[in-house]
Amino acid sequence: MSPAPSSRSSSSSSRWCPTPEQVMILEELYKRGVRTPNASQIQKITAHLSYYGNIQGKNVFYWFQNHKARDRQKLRKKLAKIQQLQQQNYSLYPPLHHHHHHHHQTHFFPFHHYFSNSNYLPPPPPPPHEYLLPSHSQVPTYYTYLPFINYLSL
Amino acid sequence: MSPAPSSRSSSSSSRWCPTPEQVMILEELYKRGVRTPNASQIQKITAHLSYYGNIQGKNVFYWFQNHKARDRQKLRKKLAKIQQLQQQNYSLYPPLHHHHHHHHQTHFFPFHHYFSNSNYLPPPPPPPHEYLLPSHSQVPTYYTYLPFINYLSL
DNA sequence: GCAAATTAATGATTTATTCAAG
DNA sequence: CTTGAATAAATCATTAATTTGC
Repeated sequence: MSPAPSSRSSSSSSRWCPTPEQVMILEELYKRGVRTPNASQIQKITAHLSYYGNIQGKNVFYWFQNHKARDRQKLRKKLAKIQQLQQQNYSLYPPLHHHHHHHHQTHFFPFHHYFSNSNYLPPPPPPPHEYLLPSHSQVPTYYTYLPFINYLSL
Repeated sequence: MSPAPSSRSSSSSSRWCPTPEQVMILEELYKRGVRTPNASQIQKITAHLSYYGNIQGKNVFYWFQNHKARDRQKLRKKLAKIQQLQQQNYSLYPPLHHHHHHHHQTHFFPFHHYFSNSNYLPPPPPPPHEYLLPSHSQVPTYYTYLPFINYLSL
């Protein structure tokens, strides 16, 4: 007979199994902005949630860590999709040839004046082509740009 | 005559709109330690990033300024929170001054240790009974828990 | 219907960062 | 430059959902 993994009273489970009530409350707290509760908050939440079943402070701590992280993860995936679309369509942003004349008006004398396309410095060498993103790359990720970034990091 | 900030034309946006590729590369450079690039570095970065879209040196300059500043800002807010907690005699972590001399090299110092059944914090007050779920409620919904959640949201 | 097998979710750990204090 | 404190990202591990063949 299997140990009947009851989520409430059994201490034989290797990990916490939140009850539906606990999950409901945690999610509502999250929806209201709780993200990284401090120790005091964790204690409070734990004490209250223990009414609905076994729970420890670390479970609450981990729950918020994981929930937050996986929310961010989902968002990143959405963004990646969007970027993929943009890549295929070759720009949601104006194409703009980079050797276009940028006769930007100079507001009087800020710092950035020295960094625009002025001639205070010799023109930089053109980027080596092998470091540029291959145009057929379909899903640009962090890793797609690593060689390029390595080149810049010198 | 004012410049008429048309957002229509592809070449006259009032401010720089970084492409996802540009952001990704800038963030990676930041993560690798670039904080205040000098003029030469800015020129180099600008030249390379212009492959992915319109960009000027000042954009790179300001991007690092802003990113650095906002990182610090975030950290300051966190520190303020922590100091506030410490003033209330709450400590997220134990004193850990004489941090055991013999304790044979366990992994190191897992977070959750402090949230389990330890007594680093005073025990929380028992939950007020009026906020607890009546035990006979058979179909718990979101609304069943609202008072409880409101209490925790403090 | 029912378990074994497989896949998806999610709890728990570890690793890699961040800034700034020393 | 090194280290403390905190956290986010990446990963590991176990439970739940589901698919599948009978």
